[in-house]
Amino acid sequence: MAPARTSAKRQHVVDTAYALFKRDGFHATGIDRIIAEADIAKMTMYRNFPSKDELIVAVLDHRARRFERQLDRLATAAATPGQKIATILDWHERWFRSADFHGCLFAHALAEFGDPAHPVFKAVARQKNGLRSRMQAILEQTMPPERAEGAAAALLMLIEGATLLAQMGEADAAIGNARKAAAAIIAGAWGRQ
Amino acid sequence: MAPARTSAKRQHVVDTAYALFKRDGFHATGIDRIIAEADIAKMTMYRNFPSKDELIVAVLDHRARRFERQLDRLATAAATPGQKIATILDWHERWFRSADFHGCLFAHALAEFGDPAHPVFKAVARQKNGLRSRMQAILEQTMPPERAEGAAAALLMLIEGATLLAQMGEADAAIGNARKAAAAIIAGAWGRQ
DNA sequence: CCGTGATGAGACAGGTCTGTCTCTTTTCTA
DNA sequence: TAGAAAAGAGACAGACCTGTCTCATCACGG
Repeated sequence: MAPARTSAKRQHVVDTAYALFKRDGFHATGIDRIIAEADIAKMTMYRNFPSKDELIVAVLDHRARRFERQLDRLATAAATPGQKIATILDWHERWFRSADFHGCLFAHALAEFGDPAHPVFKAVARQKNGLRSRMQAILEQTMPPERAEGAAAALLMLIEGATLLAQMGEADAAIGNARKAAAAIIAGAWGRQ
Repeated sequence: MAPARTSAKRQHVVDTAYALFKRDGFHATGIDRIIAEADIAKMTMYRNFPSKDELIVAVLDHRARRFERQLDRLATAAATPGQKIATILDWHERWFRSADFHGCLFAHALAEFGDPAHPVFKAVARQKNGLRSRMQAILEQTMPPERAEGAAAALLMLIEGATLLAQMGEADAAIGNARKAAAAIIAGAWGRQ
């Protein structure tokens, strides 16, 4: 049988690598650590992923899909656009307070792979633009597209900054003030376009 | 003579390491690369800095001091609190558009050194809290302290997010929308405390 | 039941990492 | 100008890095 694009072993490697990358970073986590933790042979890893870089991209893409699925599910329960944005902040609040929160893996990837041509950089851009597009689509239900575009960018910046503050140990203040600032951004007091 | 705490050689190492850390990251930049680029002997480096970690902290602290000095200078030219906040955004706009902008070195350090007990982590927290305190002090001239605290946190999050977006190649949109959102946050539409 | 593909186990190459050590040379100052 | 401090040069240790290779073993489907 041709190697399935998503086998159980492959997924196990992704999950293990995710936990290690999240805790220790990308360059600081060696292949040997990953295969030891996953309890697999080195060749099993290299047969599924041609290189460490491609494993990193696979981990990021997997987390991005999971994130999108979770937001999709939360959004269905929300009625108004304002509530939909609130569910996104709810998601982040729970995340900030989760036991092994270590900041945003995508932001960390950007820090370690700053070359815009690098596949890891592109994977990060995909995820961030996905979240911005999602919020922009929500906001366009209550405001003109040009304003929605700017507000979505502002909300994305706010969320990214809140994640950084949360990693610095101020999860409560970060999410509380982010909620208030988000309300200010959406509700108006927005200068002429 | 006892080794000066700030010799010319030492500063040269800090400057060279800064350029390399900024471009390639901390773990990805080896000591050998630093001493080759700085054109110094390895022992000169290790006589000034007991370890790579302490060099990183020295680089971060040096940049933080430089940042504070530049903001101090800009603030003197600004009359009102609103203008003082604007000069901080001006500084970031110029930074985003500078030739070798690679994102925030402090955010990158946080990504690679996520342990709150690590000296590098603490150096990052110092810098971010310094910027927040600066903005809070400015805002307290126009609003009650509790509101100034929340608004300063919101502005800090906005700036951090704008820096991340700028690194993703959207410097113009980031700074423009950050300015508008900052105005919305300061001007009001701020929920009951 | 047999063969084919996935996996395990581990040696191996070639390089890089941080940090230490020694010895020589330069530089500065008293 | 003599002596001390600083710096250069580079070998060295011991560990770790990514990625390749070989060979034995296992599972499973025709």
